[in-house]
Amino acid sequence: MNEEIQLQDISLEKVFEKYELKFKAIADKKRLQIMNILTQKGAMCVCDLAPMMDMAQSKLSYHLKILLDANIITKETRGTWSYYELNQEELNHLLSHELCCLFKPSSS
Amino acid sequence: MNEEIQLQDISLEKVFEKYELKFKAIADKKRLQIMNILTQKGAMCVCDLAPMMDMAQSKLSYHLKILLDANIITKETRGTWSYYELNQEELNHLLSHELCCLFKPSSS
DNA sequence: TTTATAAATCAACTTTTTTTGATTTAACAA
DNA sequence: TTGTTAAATCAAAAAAAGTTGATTTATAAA
Repeated sequence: MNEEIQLQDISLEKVFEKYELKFKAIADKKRLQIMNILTQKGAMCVCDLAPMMDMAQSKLSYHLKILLDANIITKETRGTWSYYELNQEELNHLLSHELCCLFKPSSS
Repeated sequence: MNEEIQLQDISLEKVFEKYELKFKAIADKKRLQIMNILTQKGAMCVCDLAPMMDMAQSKLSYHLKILLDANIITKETRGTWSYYELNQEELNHLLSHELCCLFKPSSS
């Protein structure tokens, strides 16, 4: 096995790890529900999302962090509030056009 | 809350569960690697895939079952051998066009 | 200051997923 | 039959992910 092929394998490995992270983030029905709500409502803060999800704040923060770390959503803090929003561009790179209406804003 | 909205919520819940299953199946770097190999090689039996993946047979069967249960791959048994192949149609419904070359056969 | 609210983080616990090695099932050939 | 190979399944152990309630951090208002 020559160096070129080894380098290819190493970068492919990293590609797999990258998509593992992203697919893991969206591979949860609670997080898919969060994405669905953000699709409809746009940016939302944790305090407004928590009652809609019927979920404790710490638990919601946990799930939002996973989506944030995978770059599926973005965060903007204003004062005491943190507003989370879908990352449309990322989702377009990841999901089929058919999943658009479910998990991606209709404008995209 | 009227019945119509409740019914919508129930079916949405089922949609989320459906995609949870599918995304969980592809949310693993080993399984992504299997998909990548099947992308390049077409149908393969477990005995040929095992050495390529450097993975024990029982472990490989476990991962193949998860992909099969999510309808990401299909199985065709001929004699003692089982041949696994990517389910192109399913992947087209799921993944973006950009992930084509990585995890979907080039013909699609 | 003090108080209140929003959100992140933490540690302990629970649940789910993955790994491992052995066993079983099934098809085929000698 | 008997032996061989392919692949699925099983139970136990290990690892990873998710939940819970409490605490901490940070901003803003009284």
